Amino acid sequence: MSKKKITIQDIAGTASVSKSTVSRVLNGTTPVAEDKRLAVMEAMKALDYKPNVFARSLAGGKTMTIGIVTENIGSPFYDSVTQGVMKGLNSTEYTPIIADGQWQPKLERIAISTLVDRQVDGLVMVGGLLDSEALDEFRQETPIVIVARSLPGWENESITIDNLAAAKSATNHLIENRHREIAHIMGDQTHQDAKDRYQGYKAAMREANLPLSDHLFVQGNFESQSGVNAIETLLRREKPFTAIFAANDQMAIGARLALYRANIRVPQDVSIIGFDNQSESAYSTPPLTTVNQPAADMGVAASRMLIGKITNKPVEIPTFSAELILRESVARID
Amino acid sequence: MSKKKITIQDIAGTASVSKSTVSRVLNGTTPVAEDKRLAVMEAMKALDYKPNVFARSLAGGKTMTIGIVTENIGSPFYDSVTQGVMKGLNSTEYTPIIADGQWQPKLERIAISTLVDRQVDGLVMVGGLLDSEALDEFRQETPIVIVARSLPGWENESITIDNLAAAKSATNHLIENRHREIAHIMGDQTHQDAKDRYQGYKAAMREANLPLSDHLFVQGNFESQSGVNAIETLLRREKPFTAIFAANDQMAIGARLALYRANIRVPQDVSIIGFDNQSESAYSTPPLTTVNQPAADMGVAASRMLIGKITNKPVEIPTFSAELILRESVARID
DNA sequence: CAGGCGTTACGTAACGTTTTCGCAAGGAAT
DNA sequence: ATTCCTTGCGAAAACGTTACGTAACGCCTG
Repeated sequence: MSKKKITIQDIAGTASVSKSTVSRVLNGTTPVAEDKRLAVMEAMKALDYKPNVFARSLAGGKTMTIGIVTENIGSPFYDSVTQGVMKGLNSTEYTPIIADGQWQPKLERIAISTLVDRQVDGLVMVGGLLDSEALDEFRQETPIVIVARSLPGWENESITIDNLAAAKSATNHLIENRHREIAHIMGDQTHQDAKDRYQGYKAAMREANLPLSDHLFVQGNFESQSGVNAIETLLRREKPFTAIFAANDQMAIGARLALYRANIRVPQDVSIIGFDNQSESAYSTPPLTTVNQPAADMGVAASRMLIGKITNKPVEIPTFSAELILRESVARID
Repeated sequence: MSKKKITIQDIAGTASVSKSTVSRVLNGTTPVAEDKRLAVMEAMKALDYKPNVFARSLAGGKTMTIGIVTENIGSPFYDSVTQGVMKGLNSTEYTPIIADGQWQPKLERIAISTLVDRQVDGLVMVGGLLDSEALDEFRQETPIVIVARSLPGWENESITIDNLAAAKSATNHLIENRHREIAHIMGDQTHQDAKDRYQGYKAAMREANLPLSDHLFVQGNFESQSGVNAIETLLRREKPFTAIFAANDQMAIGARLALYRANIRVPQDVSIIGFDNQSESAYSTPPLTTVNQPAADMGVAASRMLIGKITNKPVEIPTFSAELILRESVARID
């Protein structure tokens, strides 16, 4: 459609003012006489003027872009968080640019560098592995907010839930249903979340005076297959268990499949509870009882928090809490 | 760390050459004497020089960014495709910037505009709804490639599989297992893919001389819940069916849940076949027989194709074909 | 030996903004 | 009436690159 790129100069011409004035009405930095302002506005509309993002960034220093660092292993939970971040940015002037860390510290570092080189105005980390010092280094260049990961020293720039408490209440739900031999499929222990959930599980067991036997723990890695393997391990141990608390839904669903293959009914023989409430869990057979993390909302909050930091405006951030979603994978023992 | 931004000028200084020469070794546009080239390289290393992306874009016209238009309804299949596109970009100099159309033509248009205003060097549409003419308009501004959607007139700039053939072979698999009353849960008919899969189903039935009764079709919308509803509808009709071909895995899984609730066994009483092979499907109970679309690979191919168009270099693009993944949700009738 | 032609390097003009500076014009204060 | 602030606006200088035109040099050609 538009033959030539039309610039601020062109509209300055047709509105017969100077470039500077046009820039001023554009940014509202200095008051401009009403008639000129209108003339400018009109010219902009008439010529369908679109400011050149790059010239603007070069001259002004702000790029109106936000970097998002993801860990693209295709985990539904983190995907939801990422989408939340983008959704939060949608109503703003900022555009997201994404780089992927793939849960590898080295790549994560490169991802952040790429983004910083692109002079993003801010950075949101969706999960991540880099330690506090590594991030501090980048923090000097640009504001950073972390979501879906708890990192000591970053309490004021991160959005998380209390994983320990949530895991505890999930375990308690099992205990209230009279389960005593409750197995736990642990997540990758390099993630703080996994550790917290494990601690929450132990706390609940301890408070209920239930034994914390070694044969009830199985190491998983947050992926479905590790849930399958976990059940196979558990079965091989030949120690009784009536319930399973998995550190995320993917492993819970893997576990459910392994039980199906072993001809063990859920929930009649064994109950399962997951974590994350990823959307597929509502449609498993039976629908999975799980702990809901408001993933998308957390993402939105993260973007708001970041923009607050960039613009130096205070933003009130809600505290997020996990919530037990009761479905059909837990049965009461009698 | 770095106090000041160091520019091409600085390194020109320490290498005692002119800015232009530095730019030349940077871009390799014109040969440069070996000694100077080395001096420049050394200076760049020493000062840890990072070119300013924005100045570069302003002066040179190319922004080294690729726009990705997604339809963020959180569908695992499209998510995989998007991740594939980003993965393909990973090994290049290009950085992805994302905007979301949310399966709404109006928003999709805005998304594309945002990206075009940001002067992306090219655009990848992951799915999408806008018609050919609307896209043609944008195509004048920037190269566009479409992935996971077949659009007439765009055969040379899109990556898809033959949905009709794939659906036909899925249906045939059911027929070969002696099913005769095969129901079809249709996808949203505004998507060409859904239409093609429907046609493929019909073709298979016709060729096998099986009746195409109205009571075997149910309209869905690609989401899990519509799979649940579809089964309820089917059951209410009280006409026999022994197998279901769902237009995607999400609906297949919804259907499986509804059957579970109705105490109908899968696959003993009713067989199910899905479409997409989203990762969760391997862990459903029973694991779902489905049609695999190489989503991530298609995404990678799309990014390659786009970069080929941008740089005017021919790229050979593999043709992608669907493949039936045999798992445990289909039983033979005897 | 002059003229022509590559090759290699440099200076400088864009690129489209924002921002600093300074200068008028006008009103208030002395 | 003179001086002194405002207020509104234009000119011009950044911002960090790339690209274009051109000059210097050495070498080949006639």
